[in-house]
Amino acid sequence: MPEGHTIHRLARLHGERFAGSPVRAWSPQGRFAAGAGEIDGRVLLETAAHGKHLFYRFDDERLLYVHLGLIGKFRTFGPDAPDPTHTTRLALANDRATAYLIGPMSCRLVVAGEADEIVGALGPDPLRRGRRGAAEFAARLRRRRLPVGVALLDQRVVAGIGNVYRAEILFLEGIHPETPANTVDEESAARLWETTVVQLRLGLRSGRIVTVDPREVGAHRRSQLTKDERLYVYHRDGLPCRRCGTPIRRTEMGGRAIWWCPTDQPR
DNA sequence: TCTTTATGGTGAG
DNA sequence: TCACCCTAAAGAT
Repeated sequence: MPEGHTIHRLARLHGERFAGSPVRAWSPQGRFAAGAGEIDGRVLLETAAHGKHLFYRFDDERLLYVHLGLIGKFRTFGPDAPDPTHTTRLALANDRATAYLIGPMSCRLVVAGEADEIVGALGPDPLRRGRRGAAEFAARLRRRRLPVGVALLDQRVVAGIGNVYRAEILFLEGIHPETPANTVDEESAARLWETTVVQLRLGLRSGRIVTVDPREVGAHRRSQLTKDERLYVYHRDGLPCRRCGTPIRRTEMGGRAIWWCPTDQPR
């Protein structure tokens, strides 16, 4: 279930568990047998996340590049891992940990130049340090004439937002998803960026997307919220807005569903 | 035991 | 804009 926070979390976790010593690698499914064979036994130097893209640098020319896509998953275990399923594209293991990669959109070895190209095509990543992030985001957003709801999913505008965060962040900022991106003023764009940074950081820390302020549902901590209380609009069509009670609306935007509150996010 | 859906992205027309 | 890729879990029958 991957938006940017999930990928950064994996980079951190796999860096902690695997970096600094040789890693066993194989492909139970077979589809990545050759690539896994090249990695097998090498020392992992470091991991890195850029938006939804994940890189593993070994003591080698080539990097392992993984993109989970919509349905991809990485399952990470301690020393007592179960056997991999036959759908496991790549298994990584050392004495302390095991990770199984299932259903990724991309899993391949790339040379440094290709990795640079992939990263270079991305907009600023709210989970990376960078003083330029806010200004860069505002410039890229305001250059587009598309609806802001479409622009936020474009990884060249901002890297790491997915379908849940785009809907939730627009709600938090009170912006209607159909608002043309080039009509979002500098100040709104700055707030949009700041909210994105805050929300993705929360997601990175907890491992799940919880945008609701716990006080709004009578709780004290985000971790206490039930599954139904974590989001303001995503997947809530027809249900009353948590703030104003207006039924949440749903539409298709660029082939994907988006939800919003017609009262709190006026046109 | 089916069918549908999902936090993503690409390539063809 | 659409078909398609990848997999598992939830929902419908």
